[in-house]
Amino acid sequence: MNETKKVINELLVEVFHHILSIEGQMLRERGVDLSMNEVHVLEAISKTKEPTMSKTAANLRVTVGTLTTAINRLVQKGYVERNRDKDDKRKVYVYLTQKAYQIMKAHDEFHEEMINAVIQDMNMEEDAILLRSLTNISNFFKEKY
Amino acid sequence: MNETKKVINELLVEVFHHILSIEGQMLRERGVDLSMNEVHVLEAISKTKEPTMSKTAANLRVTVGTLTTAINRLVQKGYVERNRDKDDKRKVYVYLTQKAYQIMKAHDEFHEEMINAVIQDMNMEEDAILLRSLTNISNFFKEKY
DNA sequence: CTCCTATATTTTGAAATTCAAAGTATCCTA
DNA sequence: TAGGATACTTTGAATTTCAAAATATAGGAG
Repeated sequence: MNETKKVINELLVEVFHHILSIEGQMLRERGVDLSMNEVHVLEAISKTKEPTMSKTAANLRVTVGTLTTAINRLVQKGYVERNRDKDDKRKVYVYLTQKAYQIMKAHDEFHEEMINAVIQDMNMEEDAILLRSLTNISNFFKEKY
Repeated sequence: MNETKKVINELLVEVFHHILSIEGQMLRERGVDLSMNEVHVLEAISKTKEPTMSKTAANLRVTVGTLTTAINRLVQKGYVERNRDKDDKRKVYVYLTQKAYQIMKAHDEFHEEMINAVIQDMNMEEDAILLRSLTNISNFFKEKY
C-alpha cells in the first residue's frame, strides 16, 4: 500500500474512533446524561427530512427496533418528542426539544473548531484539491452502498 | 462553514459510520461470529507493539476492564490467546490466533479495495496534496489528544 | 364493505458493550 | 519488609444491538 492509502485507512480506522471517544469523554466529564450514540441519534433526527422512525433508522443504519428503544430513553430524558401523523396513523415523527438543540449546538461547535484547527494552515489551491478528493470519497460511499 | 469543512465533517460524521455498518452487515451475512467491535479489538492487537492489556486498551480508547471482557469472549471463541509475562507477572500479553489472522486478512482486503476504488482516478499532483492534507488531519488528532 | 396484504412501529429476548469502582496479584522502593 | 504503585480482573448497572414476534393502520381486490 502506498502512503496515501495508508493515511486514508488510518483516518478510517483510528482517527474516527478517536474523535468519538474524545467526544464521549467530554460528555461524561460535563455530566451530560447522553452517550455519543444518543447524540448521534439526535444528529440523525435533525438531518432527516421528514423524520419518521423508519427514515431516521435508515439514515442511522440501525433497525427500527433499535431506534425505538433509543427514542424511548431520549423521550424519557426530555430530548425528543414523538408525534403520530394525523393522516397516516402508522407513522411516528420524532422532534428535537430545546434541550436537544442546546446539546447539538455544542456538538456542532466542537466539530467546527476541530476542523478549523485542521485546515487553518492550508492554502487555496490545496483547499480546492482536498475538497475535490474528499467529495470523491464521500460520493463513492453514498453511491456504492 | 465552507464546502471543504462541510465535506470533512460529513466524512467524519456519516461516511465512517456507514462503512462500519456495512462491514458489520457483511460479517453477519457471512455467519462470522464476530462483531465489528471485536474485529476492532483484533486490529488493535495486531497494531500494538507489545500488546499488553493496558497498551491495547489505550490504543482502543477503552478502559482496561472493558477490554478484559472483550478478550474473554475472543479467547473463548478462539481468536486470541493470553500470555503472562515471565518476568513481570502482572503483565498479560494478547496474541492473535491463525483463525484471527484469516479474519484480519479479509478485513484488510475490504479496506484496500474500498480505498483503491476511491483514489483510482486521481492524478499524481492530487495524490501528493491529498496525502499531505490527510496527514495533517491525522497528526492533528494524534498530537492534540 | 370485508378480507388480505403491505407498511410502520413497538415489544421481546438474548447477547454485547461500556464505564466506574472494588478486588486481586505482583512489583518496587525506602 | 511494609507501603504504595502498577497491571489486570471482577462486578454491577446501564446502553446498545439484532432478529423475530406482536400490534396497529392503510389500501386494494372483489
